[in-house]
Amino acid sequence: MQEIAKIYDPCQVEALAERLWEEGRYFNADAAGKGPKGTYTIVIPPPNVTAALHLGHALNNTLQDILIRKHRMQGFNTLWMPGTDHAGIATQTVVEKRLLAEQGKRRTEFGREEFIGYVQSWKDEYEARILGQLKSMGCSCDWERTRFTMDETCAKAVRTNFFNLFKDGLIYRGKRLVNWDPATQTVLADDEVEHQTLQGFFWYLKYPMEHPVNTDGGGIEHITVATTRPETMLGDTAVAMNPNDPRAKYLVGKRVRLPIIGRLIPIIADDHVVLPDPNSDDEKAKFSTGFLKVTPAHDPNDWEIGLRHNLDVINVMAPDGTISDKYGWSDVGSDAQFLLGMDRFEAREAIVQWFREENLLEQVRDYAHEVGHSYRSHVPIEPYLSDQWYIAVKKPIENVKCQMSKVKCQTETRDDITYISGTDVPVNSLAGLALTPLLDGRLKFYPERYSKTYQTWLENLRDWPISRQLWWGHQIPVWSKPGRQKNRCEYGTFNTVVENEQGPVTYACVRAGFDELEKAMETEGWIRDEDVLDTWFSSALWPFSTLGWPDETDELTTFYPTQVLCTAREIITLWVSRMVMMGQYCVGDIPFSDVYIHAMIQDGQGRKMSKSLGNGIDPLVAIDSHGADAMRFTLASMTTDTQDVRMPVAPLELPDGRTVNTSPKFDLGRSFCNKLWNASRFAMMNLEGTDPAEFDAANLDITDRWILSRLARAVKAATESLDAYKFNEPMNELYRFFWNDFCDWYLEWSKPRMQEHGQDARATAQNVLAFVLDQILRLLHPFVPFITEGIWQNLNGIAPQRGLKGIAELQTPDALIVAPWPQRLDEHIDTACETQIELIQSVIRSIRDIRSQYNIPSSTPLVVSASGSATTCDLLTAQSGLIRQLAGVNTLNVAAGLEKPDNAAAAIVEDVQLYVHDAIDPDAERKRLQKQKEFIENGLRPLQAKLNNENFISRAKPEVVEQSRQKLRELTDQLEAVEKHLAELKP
RNA sequence: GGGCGGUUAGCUCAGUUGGCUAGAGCGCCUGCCUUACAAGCAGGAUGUCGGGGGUUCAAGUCCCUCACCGCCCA
Repeated sequence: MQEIAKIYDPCQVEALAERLWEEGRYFNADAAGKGPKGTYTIVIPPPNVTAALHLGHALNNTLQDILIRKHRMQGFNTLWMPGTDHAGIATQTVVEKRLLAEQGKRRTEFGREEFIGYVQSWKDEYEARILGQLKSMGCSCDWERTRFTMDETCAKAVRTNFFNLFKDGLIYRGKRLVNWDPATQTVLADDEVEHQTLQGFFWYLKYPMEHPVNTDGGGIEHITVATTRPETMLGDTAVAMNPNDPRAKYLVGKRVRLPIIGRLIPIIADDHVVLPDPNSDDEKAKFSTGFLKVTPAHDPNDWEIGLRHNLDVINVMAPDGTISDKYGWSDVGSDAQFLLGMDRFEAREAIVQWFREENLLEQVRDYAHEVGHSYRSHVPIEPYLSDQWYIAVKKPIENVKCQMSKVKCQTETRDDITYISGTDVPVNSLAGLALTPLLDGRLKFYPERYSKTYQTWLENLRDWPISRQLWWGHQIPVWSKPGRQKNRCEYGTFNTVVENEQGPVTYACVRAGFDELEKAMETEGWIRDEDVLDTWFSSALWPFSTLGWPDETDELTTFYPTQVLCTAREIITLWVSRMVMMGQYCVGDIPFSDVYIHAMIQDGQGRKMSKSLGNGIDPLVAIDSHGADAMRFTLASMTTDTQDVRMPVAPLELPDGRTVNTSPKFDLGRSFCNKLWNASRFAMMNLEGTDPAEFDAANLDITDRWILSRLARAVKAATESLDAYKFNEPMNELYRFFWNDFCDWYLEWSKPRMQEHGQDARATAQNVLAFVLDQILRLLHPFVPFITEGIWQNLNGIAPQRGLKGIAELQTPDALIVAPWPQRLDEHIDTACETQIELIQSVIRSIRDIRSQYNIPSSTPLVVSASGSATTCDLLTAQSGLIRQLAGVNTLNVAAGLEKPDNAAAAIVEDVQLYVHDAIDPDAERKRLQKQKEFIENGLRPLQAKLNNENFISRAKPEVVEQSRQKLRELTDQLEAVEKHLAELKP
């Protein structure tokens, strides 16, 4: 047998296993058929190509790999579909930053093609890094099928889906107030806006009345509006007040003259306006003057008011957030000229200053308020009027592909439309298609509580703006031409006509694969929309675009729907809901039945890991410092159902002097791997010549039966926990079983048996040892794939046959990755045997304790006497070898009713009186016995109280009462014995 | 403002339907290089289960309430 290293070297083993798996093509799924056990598919949440993977990705992908490897071992035709996401705005932003830093040039200084070229090379670089990271972590993805959200296959799916939606009337062009990011100059969906509390001001601006108004209380020359964004006053087209405001009867219908501009705007009545109340708890009422300036082009609420009162809409800003008269503002006038070209925040200052100088600034009050920020550029978003493409999410769809008959949730019908009960979501709308599977139980979240996030989101969903003013992404496949145009190609295009101020415009959506037609149309004056689609539009198709949809590929037939999606909670709404929506709409079925939401990794202080805080951990650093298996082990053992896990971060100095982050938490995994390595090494040193033919179940000794019983429990627990998406439970169970049962006890007890050459004992021990080690490797493989595969390879060389005749037949293939998952051994769970071993272990521990307390060197053999009940004595006599071996005892006398010898230390273990001879230290003895007495008394007190309580006797379950009585008897006996020993010690 | 988590040993966390004296790993103390493993072995110490109230024979566990930390949504 070749020498195996004493310390586990992850680097070497990882390389070996990686090569073995690649050569065996074990990660490759077979699209030809489902296979006898069926398929098991996971699509990876495609990492953004913006940056390398962080520890959150490591967790996410470790968990997926655990599920995948287990199912592969269970015999499923298993596919883990890998790939990356182009991440439109995010990637474009990082590339813009890089170009600005490296070349000092902005995006607009390049041509679109040239800029896309730079993004493309960024993508190539990061895609390679990301895939490399995944491979280093041991992810068993089907690399030959790797996809990218903008590759040809995915692009075809995007085009097809867009065309279908367009044709079904679910995509429309709308002028709306959108969340505008002036920095990246694109629209953002509601969920791309982050709300932050900012300390700002309420400015109180006085607007002069066109004509002073007389009221009962006197004349009104000004009204005062309060605003947090004074710059928007340039676009005011009304002042609103609550109709119940006592001043309303004098003022509504009158006009004010907008300062700086001179525009005359009406005072209108609208319920939206909050009545002022300085004593109110409601912030709005507290700060309100009762007058609300209305700027329909720059505020969503004002937009609604504008619609109700048919107000003018005046947009005073350019897309970059500067004040401009080129986007719908015509009455600038000479006084406002100085503001043109100013940034919105500069203009704010300038306008406040102007009001101050004109004595029209009534007051300024501090005000903390929520301001939406771009999740990418982090600048405050600007509500901005623009033309965008939308997906109608609550519009009933005529011919939905998925079977509505499957829908089992409660519905109600109003005006011929069937809604999900209690909502305004039609069952056959896109939102309905996503919501019904949750309500009727076909879609499940783990942990369950996240289904609420999903449900609430869909119930309150608004139409989805899908156009983005970016260059990096899927360009919208719509061409437009003024006038009412004929459909250019019956099959390839679909037209809609939109009427606007300049007359009708025809929008034609072109189906995928009609490149010639596109060119022909362009020569005829059709112009393609410059915008691209929201990244999530392509991500929404990911579970089936990767499988070749819309083509009816073998992959699609075989692997769709997938089984589980494993992701983080922040994209339940952004991504999960849209995949379900589109899976139903495009393919006719939900894309996965289970959604597993894992925790977010925070640093040791509970902060999100981030670049700016510098508290992130690079998975590759963890792999370098501790090994991939150690990282995986630690991550999996930390994975509970909680929302967050904390990972203390510690700096590590590299040989080259750089300081990088790692975490001492990975030590846990590293120690475990090292222990596994060494236990296996020891086992294999003793397995040479293992012959399954020599095994006879009749020869099993108590330790064999015990370890098989414990193994049976471990198999059961690991299998059941994993099926329920529990990850820390099987980790803890396997850790405990392997370390505390197998290493601490079974391996130790096996040592002398291994020395008995030519005996049954050796053959039995070898076979059981080989079998249990084999099973441990299989159970641990999904969690720590490299090291287990490495050991497996060695084990196959030493003991290739590892079944136990009459107990378990085993297939032992060339690679562990495809070895069958352990079959259940429930019938070998032997509680009686476990109880016996527990007693033996307790006896051993007690003797060791005495040895330790009395400072008896481990090299000194002990003489021990033990007495107890007849059954106990029989057991101790029969198994005295086990005790002698691990307690360092050379003579063990067992007999009922033995008296304590002189100079002996006494201990009580259950019903056993234990005497360690010639342990002379009365002080230590008294201390120990006194302590044990207290321990027993502490246990006795609540028991006596309970059993003296009438209510407990009569109301608690009888078995609980009986248990307590039993315990009381035991403790009473023990107390009596301890007191006796103490009394004898007195002189 | 609405919703969801969390608060258990010095640290990071388990703790199933309420039921034996609340556990693990790390760290700490003592003794060991015992021929697989010092990334190890043996033994040990460590808790007002965030505060308060309630339900119950019995509460870390169920209910109410307060406090603090965090996340999501508006």
